[in-house]
Amino acid sequence: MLSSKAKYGLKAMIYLSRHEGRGPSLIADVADSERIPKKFLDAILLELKNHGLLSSKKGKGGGYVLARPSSRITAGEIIRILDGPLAPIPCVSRSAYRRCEDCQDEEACALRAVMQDVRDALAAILDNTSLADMINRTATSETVLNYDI
Amino acid sequence: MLSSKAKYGLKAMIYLSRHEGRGPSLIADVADSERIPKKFLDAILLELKNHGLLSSKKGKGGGYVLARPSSRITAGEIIRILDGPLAPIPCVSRSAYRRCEDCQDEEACALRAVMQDVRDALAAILDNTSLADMINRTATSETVLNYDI
DNA sequence: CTACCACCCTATTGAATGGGTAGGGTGATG
DNA sequence: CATCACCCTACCCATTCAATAGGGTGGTAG
Repeated sequence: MLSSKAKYGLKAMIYLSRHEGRGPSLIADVADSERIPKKFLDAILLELKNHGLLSSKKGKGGGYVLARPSSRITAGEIIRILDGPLAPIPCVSRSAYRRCEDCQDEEACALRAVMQDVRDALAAILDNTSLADMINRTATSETVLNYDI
Repeated sequence: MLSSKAKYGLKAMIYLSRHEGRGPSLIADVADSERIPKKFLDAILLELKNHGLLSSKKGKGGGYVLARPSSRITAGEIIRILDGPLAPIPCVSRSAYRRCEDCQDEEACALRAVMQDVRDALAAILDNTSLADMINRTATSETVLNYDI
């Protein structure tokens, strides 16, 4: 299950992608627009900045901007920063591998094999979906709707 | 992330699959063999029984047995019982749909589309992997190992 | 140069969840 | 009727989650 933190983080990053090239956005604007508690969002954006996904500018006229083009920031990155590894159990995680205490033989573990598949499927989706992709997908469906009307 | 509860539950169910047709197994045996805290496993198996995946017999010679053939119990079922819905956010859950409070328009939600994909991928794997499948997979890889040696 | 603005940081809080334990009840064998 | 093994209720502790408080810091503008 995705935490509220990660959900808010993703929504904020999508917001910032939609404002790409239009200068910095205020935390307050993002919070209002996406209905996120402001102080909470404050902490989330700071964390994303400290991991290099955002740049910020202080003072009047300041705010947050994407540190890279929206096509080069993936959902997977954001989720890993805010919620930790994608893998359902640590013994199949690439980014944070840890052996199972209670497991005798990893190779023979029937559970591990399935969880391996789950991890791979998650990574295949989330690491290959950029912010730009997410926006385009819904933009397209909106266009389709417009044509229909 | 899979909880310990679900992990233990899956391991216990795998154990019971391996003992299919050999009469009931004791909680204590499963707990020892899989290194699961006994009282905790006690509660887990009870829950799985109450959801119809296990049958039990009291008294001497009693214990737990699968309520259905291992080929007809899936990992997805077990995880849903012990950890709740597979979906990363409630607004894409089939079994426990709930609308996002902070979401204006579900159809236009860029996040929802990705999470939909994630949910589908998870379900595709977990609802199509039975206990029997899990056992066979590792049994095969063991055989391959034996041939190599 | 000073007022203001908006990000930055630390600490706290309250509720929920996760993981597990205690202790006895119940009903079937034998 | 004793024993065995599941059944049930209640409780506990630590951690995480979600959010808030309150002030610090550094730019900008006039």
